[in-house]
Amino acid sequence: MVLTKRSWHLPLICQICGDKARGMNFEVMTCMSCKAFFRRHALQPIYFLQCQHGNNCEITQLTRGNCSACRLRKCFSFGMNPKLIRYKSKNHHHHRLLKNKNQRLPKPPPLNLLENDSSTLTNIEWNLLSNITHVYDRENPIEHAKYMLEHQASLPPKLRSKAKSTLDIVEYYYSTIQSFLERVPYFHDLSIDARRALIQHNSFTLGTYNSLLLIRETNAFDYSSYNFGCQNLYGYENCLMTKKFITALEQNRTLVKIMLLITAFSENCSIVSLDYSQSMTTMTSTISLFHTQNILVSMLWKYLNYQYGFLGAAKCFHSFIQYVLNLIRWTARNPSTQHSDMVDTLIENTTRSLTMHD
Amino acid sequence: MVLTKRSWHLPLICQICGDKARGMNFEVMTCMSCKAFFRRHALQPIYFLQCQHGNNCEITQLTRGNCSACRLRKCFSFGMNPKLIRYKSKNHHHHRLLKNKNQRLPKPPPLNLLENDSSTLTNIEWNLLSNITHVYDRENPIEHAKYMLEHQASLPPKLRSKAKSTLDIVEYYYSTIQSFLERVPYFHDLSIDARRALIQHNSFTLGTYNSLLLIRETNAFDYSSYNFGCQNLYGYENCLMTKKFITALEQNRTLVKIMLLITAFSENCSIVSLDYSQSMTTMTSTISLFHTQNILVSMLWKYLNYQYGFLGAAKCFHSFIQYVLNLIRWTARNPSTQHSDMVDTLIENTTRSLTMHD
DNA sequence: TAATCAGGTCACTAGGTCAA
DNA sequence: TTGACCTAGTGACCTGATTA
Ligand SMILES: [Zn+2]
Ligand SMILES: [Zn+2]
Ligand SMILES: [Zn+2]
Ligand SMILES: [Zn+2]
Repeated sequence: MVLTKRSWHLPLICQICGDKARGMNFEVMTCMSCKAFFRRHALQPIYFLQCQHGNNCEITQLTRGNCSACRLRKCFSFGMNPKLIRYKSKNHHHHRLLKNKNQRLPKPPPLNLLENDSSTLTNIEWNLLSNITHVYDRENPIEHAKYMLEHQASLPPKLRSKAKSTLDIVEYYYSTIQSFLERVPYFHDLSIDARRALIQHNSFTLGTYNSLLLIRETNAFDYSSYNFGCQNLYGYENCLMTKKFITALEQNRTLVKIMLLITAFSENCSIVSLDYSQSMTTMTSTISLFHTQNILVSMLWKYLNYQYGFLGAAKCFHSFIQYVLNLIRWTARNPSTQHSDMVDTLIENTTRSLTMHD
Repeated sequence: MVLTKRSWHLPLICQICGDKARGMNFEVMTCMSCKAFFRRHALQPIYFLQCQHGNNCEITQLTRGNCSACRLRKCFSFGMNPKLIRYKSKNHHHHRLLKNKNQRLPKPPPLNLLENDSSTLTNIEWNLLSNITHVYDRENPIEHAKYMLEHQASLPPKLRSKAKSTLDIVEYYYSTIQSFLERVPYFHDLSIDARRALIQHNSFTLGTYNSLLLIRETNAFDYSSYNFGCQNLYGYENCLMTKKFITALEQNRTLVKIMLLITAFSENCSIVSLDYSQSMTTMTSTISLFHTQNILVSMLWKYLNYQYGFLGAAKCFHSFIQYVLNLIRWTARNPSTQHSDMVDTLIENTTRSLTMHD
């Protein structure tokens, strides 16, 4: 293992809970219990575990048993790698997950929203908000994207200037959406058909939206390799437009993540169309798309209200809708064959992956 | 070493998992871990390693630990040579396995008998014949299939009666064809296009043909679990037809293997059509399909002549053609969606695998 | 004598187990 | 569900035989 050497330098202390550690587990120095814990829970959708205390529980040797949600979040944030979990005993594992799902699904009722104070976020909504951002950050997409940019910049000129090296990064931007949707609350409550429809209709816009966030957060255009790569791939005009979109992108990252999710749950990316009636017939999920949208938009509105006051919220909400509409219009123009081929393949894969295991 | 030169041209990338390689190991460019893996497992009977996920696991640096069965299969399919393993090890484990294997699979071909008769098989043809049968037996498909049947029978009733448990076995019957073609003489001399065309057109018939052989040799229908599984999967009528086909199947196993190969090299499974001219244009291989077919049919004919005399050979050859034609007609009816889905996936994989590495 | 490629070695870490 | 303990498989590194 490459990491063997690193383990020599590290103290034998669990990075997660501070207990005594005996070695690296899933790429992080952890104790036996955190290792087992991660193995058991990392592949479950994160919303199976809900924190009851505000998503910032301290995790120590003594308290690690108190909140699984925060423990798992800490595992991920320290870089424990779920890809190293092998899928051996398929049947038992999957069966158990399925059971868990059925048991837990009715349990967290996120719908008691408009209870007492209709203008502020309920505890449940705070949790939802927190979950969404954590799911997005789960695999550290920003760090990963930075790494890829560094990697590209370090390639020999021949390889660096290949379209593929840029396309790989863009593909990663888009693929992040899949792992986001995989674990985000509500998505798996939709029917398979609904999921498929959403992925097929919204992936292009969603991926672009997400790309804009990641490009901004990683300052991707400061890497000349990426900058020139994009100009070759998409043309100068499109790059300019991308930069304009980035300038106009909402500054608050948390907000962008919520908006990503709302966009994901929008019918054909047309959240302004209020006519859900016709398409509702095709949705057979128990928790309907419409309902989910309502929950999310309520949460967003309250959050905006809380952050910026009524007028600021209204303004922000308005510009969010404007932004998405502009994005849809722009992405509809399909700048590059290579790009749309890549996205098409990705959409296929995502569809397969997110409409399968149930 | 003769192979040293080859290693100069090859990139230092493991052919099995894509990890960094440092040289040739067992005649293939592999990493350290795949080398060690092959040394440890190649001499075991293959049924010691069971794939849990359909015998087509992807093997990468990250996933190579997930499925030993598929990893080993990939090692063999890329030509890693178990004969280069010297068993100096004191490890009695390996010794025992080796003995078992030698007992089970008498290696010296029993065919080097009658040589100097001009109207019968030449030395080269005897070797070819011997090669074909040994390639077929290479991974002990019959033993493996028996093992899978035993395994199914030993499952708890709930799992045993699942369609999947039967489909897994049938899938194995079909998948054997891939490893057969992978190593059989002449196949890799064809152009990639020719290979692709053959796989796409002939796999359904070939797989069925092979299934019939394996079902007979393993007495699969004597396992009630398999018997009922098939009736559920394909219906009573189709099972009855399968049994009829098995009754009519050529008794001589060696003959069936040759016929399998001839079928594999037939254009769209139509060996009776003598009009190769039109399709020849698409075949760009140096050794043409037509030529290969000629060699194989000559060999078959001589072998039949040698075994059964002229009249017997004629009769047998005729019934072989009849048999394949009936098979084609029957398999064209697509008994079950699950089945054809499974085969389609398999054909995809086989195509990818057999048209890639050259 | 260096390069290559066999086998050997053992720290490491995955999954499994079972009592609590 | 947890976590202490176990075991088997893995792979980075080593050794030695063979060869050009
Ligand atoms: Zn710990
Ligand atoms: Zn918590
Ligand atoms: Zn490898
Ligand atoms: Zn496998």
